[in-house]
Amino acid sequence: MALSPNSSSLELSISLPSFSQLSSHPSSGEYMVRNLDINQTPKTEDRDWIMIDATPHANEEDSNSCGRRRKKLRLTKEQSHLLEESFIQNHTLASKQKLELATFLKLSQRQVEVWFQNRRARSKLKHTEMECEYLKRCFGSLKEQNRLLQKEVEELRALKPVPASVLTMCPRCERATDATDNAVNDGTAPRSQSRVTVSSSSSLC
DNA sequence: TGAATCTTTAGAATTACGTCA
DNA sequence: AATGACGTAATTCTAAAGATT
Repeated sequence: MALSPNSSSLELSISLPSFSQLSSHPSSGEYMVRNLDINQTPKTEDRDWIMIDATPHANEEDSNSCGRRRKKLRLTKEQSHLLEESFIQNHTLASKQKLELATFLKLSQRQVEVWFQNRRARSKLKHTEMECEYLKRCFGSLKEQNRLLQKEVEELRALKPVPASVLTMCPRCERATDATDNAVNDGTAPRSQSRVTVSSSSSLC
């Protein structure tokens, strides 16, 4: 499929695959190709496929009566680019915009609609994946923080009991306390301030 | 090395169902 | 309440690319 460069509108042409490349219907032995005049907006919204019977003596009636396979459309780079540009501007299309875009791209409105639906889905999936990665990193970081804090707790627990000489009298409540309890039990101090060494002697409750 | 076959992936299309005017 | 337009989510299916034999 190619786009003619010197055209104001999109002119698409398609090259016929060699006969051996045509996909055969698994049950009927028929071959399918798309209606080659793809410059025409499809008359029916969804299924504008014609069947070509590959069996030597089959007649036309038979070739059109059996089950149809859908043929996958491949958008050209230009079509994809334009759709992408539209998507960046707006993730949903008003009917008028859809019609205009479909006409310009020589696609059916349904195809444009489906493209936007799928594009929104891909966008959401990508966002979810990024969010997932971010949360994974947060989890890793918190896990490491937790490990360090656990280690610190173990170290503090392993310390000998605080001697009376290290204890200070709190001038406000007038009870003996050691520095490690102050900030933590108070609840007013930020977390970083609670990490005070045991030997600190100038603290309040 | 090239051809045949199998596997994987991207994305177009379909289906089912929900919401809203 | 019924209906049609439009959305999302899940799934199907095809073409193409890559891997394997």
